Amino acid sequence: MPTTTRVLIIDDHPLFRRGVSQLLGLADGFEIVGEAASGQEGIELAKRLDPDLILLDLNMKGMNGLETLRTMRDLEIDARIILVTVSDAPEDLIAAIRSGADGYILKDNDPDDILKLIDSAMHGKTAISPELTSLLATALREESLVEQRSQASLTERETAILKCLAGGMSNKLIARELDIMESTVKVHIRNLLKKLKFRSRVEAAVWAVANQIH
Amino acid sequence: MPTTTRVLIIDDHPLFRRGVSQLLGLADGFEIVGEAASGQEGIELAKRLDPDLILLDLNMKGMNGLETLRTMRDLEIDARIILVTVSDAPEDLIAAIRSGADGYILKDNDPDDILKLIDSAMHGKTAISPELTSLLATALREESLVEQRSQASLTERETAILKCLAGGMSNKLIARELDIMESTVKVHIRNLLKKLKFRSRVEAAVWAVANQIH
DNA sequence: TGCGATCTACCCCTTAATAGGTAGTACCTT
DNA sequence: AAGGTACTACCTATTAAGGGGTAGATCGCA
Repeated sequence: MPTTTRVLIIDDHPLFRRGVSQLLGLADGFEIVGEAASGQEGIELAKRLDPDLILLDLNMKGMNGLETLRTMRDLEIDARIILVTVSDAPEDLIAAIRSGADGYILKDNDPDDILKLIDSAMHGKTAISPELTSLLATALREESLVEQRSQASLTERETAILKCLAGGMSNKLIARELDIMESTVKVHIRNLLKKLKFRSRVEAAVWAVANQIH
Repeated sequence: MPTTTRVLIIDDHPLFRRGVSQLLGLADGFEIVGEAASGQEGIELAKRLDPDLILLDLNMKGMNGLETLRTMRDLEIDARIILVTVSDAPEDLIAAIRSGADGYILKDNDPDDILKLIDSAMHGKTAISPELTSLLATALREESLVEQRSQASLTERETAILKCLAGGMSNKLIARELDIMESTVKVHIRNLLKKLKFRSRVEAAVWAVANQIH
C-alpha cells in the first residue's frame, strides 16, 4: 500500500521552496502539505500537520536549521528530517547527524540524486550526499581516536612524560627532569605514541595541551 | 627624626601575631597599633588606624591575603603592605607584587633577616625574601617572552606555518598543505623559532595551542 | 613458581628536525 | 636606482627523534 508521503519544507528562500515543490510534484508519492520560511514557523506547522518528511534548510537567518532540528526532536516530532544545505563543512554534518537528522543533502546535488536520497531516507536509512561520506568517515575515525585516547591507559611513567611533552620539553630535558636515561625516555615516548596512535611528539604535545593534560 | 613605625598585623594565627609582636617589640622604632584575625577585620582596622606598615598573611581562611591586599589598595590605604607567607609558589609572589605589595617575606626566614627586609620595605624598596628573587626573575623573563611573542610580528607565511605546527603537522605535511618545498618550510620554521625565541617546534606548537593560535 | 606488566637501558638504523650559509625573485619604499 | 622585506629554494652540517630489537630488575597476581 504505497501511501503518499506528506512533506513539509522549511527554508527561508522562496525560490528554493518552489524548486523542491516542483521536484517532488513531478515525482510520485509526494504531497507538499506545508511550507515555512523560518524555524519557528516550521516547528508550528510540523506540530499541526504531523508530516512524514521535513526538508529543513541548515542556513537560515534567525533560528538556524540545527536549532530547529533539535527543537523538533525535543518535541518528539517523529517525521523523517533531512537537512538540505550548501555547507560541506564536516562539523555541520557531524552536528546534524548527532542531533538526529535522517539525512544531509547538498543543494547542488543532481535533482535525480536528491530524489533517490530522499527515497532512501524514507526507507529508514540515513541519506547523505555521496561526496560527504568520506568527511563523515574521517570525522568518525578522529572521534574514535579521541575516545581511544581518553580511555587509553597510560602507565604512570608515560603520563609523566606526556606532561613533559605538553611542556614542550625535549628528550634530553625530560631525562634530566625524571632522572632517567634519554634512551629510556625514548622507550616511553615510543610506547605512548603507539598507545595513543600519534605520529609524532608534536601531535601528542598539541593534543595534551588542548586536552589540558597538566 | 626617627619617628616610630605604627604596625598593623593581619593573620588568623594568634601565635604568629604574638611572634611578630615580640620581634618588632624587641627592635627599635616599631609600635604594634593593632592586630586582626581576618581580612575584613584587618581592612576595618587599617582604615581606622592608618598604620605605616601592614604585615599581612597570605593564607587566611575567608578573605585571603591577596584579596585583602587588593581591597586595601582599592581603598587607597597607603601603608606599606608586606605579605608574610609560607608559600614559595611563583604565582603567589607574582600576583602579590602585581597587586601592589611592598614586600613578600617567607615566615621561615630568620627573624633578623625579616627585620632587615621590613626595614628596607619602609625605605621605599620592595622587600622580597632572597630565596624568591630567582623565581621572580624567571617569571619576569617568561612574562617578557610572552609579551615579545604576542607582539612579535610574524609574516603571513610564518603565521600560516605556526598554525600548521599547532595542528601537530610535520614539515612534509606543511609543505604539502601550503604547496611549497619542504626546504622552504624549514626556512620559515627556522625564522619563526628565532623570532619567537623557541627552542623547538614542540615548544612553538604547545605555545600556539595554549594561546589559541587557530 | 611462573606469567605479565612496568621500568629501566642499551643496541642498530632511518628519518626528521635544526642551524648555518647563499641566492634569485618580487614588491614596496625611500 | 638603491635598499628593505618577504618568499622561494637550495647547499652544507649536526643533532633530535622515531622504530625495531633484546634484556635485566622488580612487583604483583594467579
